Amino acid sequence: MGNSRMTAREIARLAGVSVATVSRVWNGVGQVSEETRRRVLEAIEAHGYRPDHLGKALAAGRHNAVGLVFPGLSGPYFSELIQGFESEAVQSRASVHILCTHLREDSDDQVIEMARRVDGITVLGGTISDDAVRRLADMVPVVMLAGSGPDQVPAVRAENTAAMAELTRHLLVEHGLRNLAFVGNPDGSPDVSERWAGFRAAHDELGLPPPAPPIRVGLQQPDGVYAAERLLERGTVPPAIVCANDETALGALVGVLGRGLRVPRDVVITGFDDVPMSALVSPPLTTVRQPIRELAAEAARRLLTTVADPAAASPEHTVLPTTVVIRGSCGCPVGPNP
Amino acid sequence: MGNSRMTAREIARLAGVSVATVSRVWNGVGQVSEETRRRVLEAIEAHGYRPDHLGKALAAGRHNAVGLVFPGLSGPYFSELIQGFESEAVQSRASVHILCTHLREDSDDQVIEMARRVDGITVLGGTISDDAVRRLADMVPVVMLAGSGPDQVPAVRAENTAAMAELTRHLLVEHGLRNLAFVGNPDGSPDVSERWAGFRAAHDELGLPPPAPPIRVGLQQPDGVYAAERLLERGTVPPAIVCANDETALGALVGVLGRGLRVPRDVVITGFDDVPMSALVSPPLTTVRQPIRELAAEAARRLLTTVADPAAASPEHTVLPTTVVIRGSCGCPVGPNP
DNA sequence: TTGAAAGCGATACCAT
DNA sequence: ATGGTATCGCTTTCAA
Repeated sequence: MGNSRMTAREIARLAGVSVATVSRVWNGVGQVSEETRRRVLEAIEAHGYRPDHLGKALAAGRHNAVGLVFPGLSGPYFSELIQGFESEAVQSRASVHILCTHLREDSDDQVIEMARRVDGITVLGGTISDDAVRRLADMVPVVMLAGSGPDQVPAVRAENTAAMAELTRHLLVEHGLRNLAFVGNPDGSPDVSERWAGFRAAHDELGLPPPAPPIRVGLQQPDGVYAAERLLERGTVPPAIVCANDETALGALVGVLGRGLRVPRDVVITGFDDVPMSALVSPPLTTVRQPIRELAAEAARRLLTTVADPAAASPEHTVLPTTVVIRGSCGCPVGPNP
Repeated sequence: MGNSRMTAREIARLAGVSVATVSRVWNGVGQVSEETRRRVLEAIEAHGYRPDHLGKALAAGRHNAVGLVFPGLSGPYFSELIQGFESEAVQSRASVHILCTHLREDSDDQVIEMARRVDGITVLGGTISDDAVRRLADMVPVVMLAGSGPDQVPAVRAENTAAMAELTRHLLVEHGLRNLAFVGNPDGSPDVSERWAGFRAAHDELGLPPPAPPIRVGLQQPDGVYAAERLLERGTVPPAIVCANDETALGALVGVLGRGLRVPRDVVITGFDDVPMSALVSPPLTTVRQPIRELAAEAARRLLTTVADPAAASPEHTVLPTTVVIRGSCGCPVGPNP
């Protein structure tokens, strides 16, 4: 089989034309006689020629690749994010580079390094310093995802604060609960920070005393189990555990049920994200739905648009809407709500 | 700030030397006088020059990048896999391209396309056809991960069959259980196929009639919930549900507990993988531990080794050991085992 | 020790 | 309509 070792020069030789003509035929630009085009296409076909990316990139000054930078991976949330980003990029025939900075100190350098191999980068909020983002944005278009960077950098994120405030009000007003516990580290990511803000705001608006400090844990299921244990060890079971995301909520649910408590009777639990599992547990999880995949896809689209036409760049923040999803874990009767 | 627009030619001009010397200084090869080296390094430092990857790659015929191809993402398993692969690659200063073929028909072409942008590719078992793997291996070094491809292609995988047979024997012999249900689609991935084989082998060895056909579902938590529902709908609750992986086992656990059944008293559940969550649920999950992250890291290492020295290539299969982890969900008393 | 120059693979401008 | 050639940024002989 004729494979990738073919070059434009080789094809040109075989078809008895110049490399310029091969390029013209392949790219469908310029004037080429029908007869010549046919000969060239035949040679291309016969040897499975495809132009090399490096030569193309070097000549065009474009890589046709985009990068995605995130802190570390964990479960369904990141899965969705990556898939949303990747599938949008692939549709634009751009290849996807990933960089997972988790637990590496030299990540700022590595991100800069990545900027030299791609046409644009999407950075997950809270992954690298604002300063690094600025340096990055100096080199290539940057779009922040699920969080925001320095002022001039465009961002795509979900509405966190109002939704979390609404959910919190639901617990405080509808269910008359007090002394709610918040699980999540506001300093860990912009998302959690905003959700914590919404949680506090709801207390504020209602003239209630500020809530207890958050249980600062990570965002994975085991973190939720751990948080539940810490809360239960205190002797007094909090009436409600408001978790920063669904995964910790699911972990907390497991932890609480494992201790023999009933949900929502003994303790109410809520999440954020609405991952598939949340509708399936018993009781089903009251949470906030955010369009994770669409969020990443939108970030990819904005990035690719800017890459294709730098003039189209705008520091605008795209904020996708979220909706509170009431299910059983908050104490509401489980309705027909899917 | 002097940023990336600097080229070797520019630095050469500034330092009053030739580009060849700049290249020599940067790469630390050849003979350069101390005085000249100093001048060049100064210019490099002053303008933050870093050689461009494209030029380098074009000249060297190497991309310094590797690719990872997988079917779709789901939860902790893929997270670990990607992180293991990525962190090993980054250590070798190779950038990582990803391609997620899930639900796309033209994935074979896209994989071939990727082969033109990287020095080597790791493909997850069951992602693309053996034929596509062969074509791929014709272009760049390929290492299969968690599964195997055509004969000549190296692979890194975990021991599945014997471990699943051992676990199954444990249920059949130690606990005297019969009519075990298997959850997972053997045609979906090599891993599941091998685990199903081990499951059947255990029945065979003990002279028992072959088990019922598997409940063919995917590998994510919701699939496990669904499988449990299907099993429970049949009226007779199976004494044990042997799941192809931990995520479906966790889903099944949730589904079963949600129906008011007790585990392991009413039904036994086992998994495979030993993801972090499995030790935390109640009852803790009896499962098989496989070194997911290490598996991917090893695949990356073998790939990078082959890329660095094609002569080092060997079709050998690296099979990492697995261990049965007995916890509470099989009916054993929960011991000091973490 | 250093520089000039020939590639690497493709594109695009300028002639013809 | 087609070919020759400079160019992209770097590495690597080959001379000097």
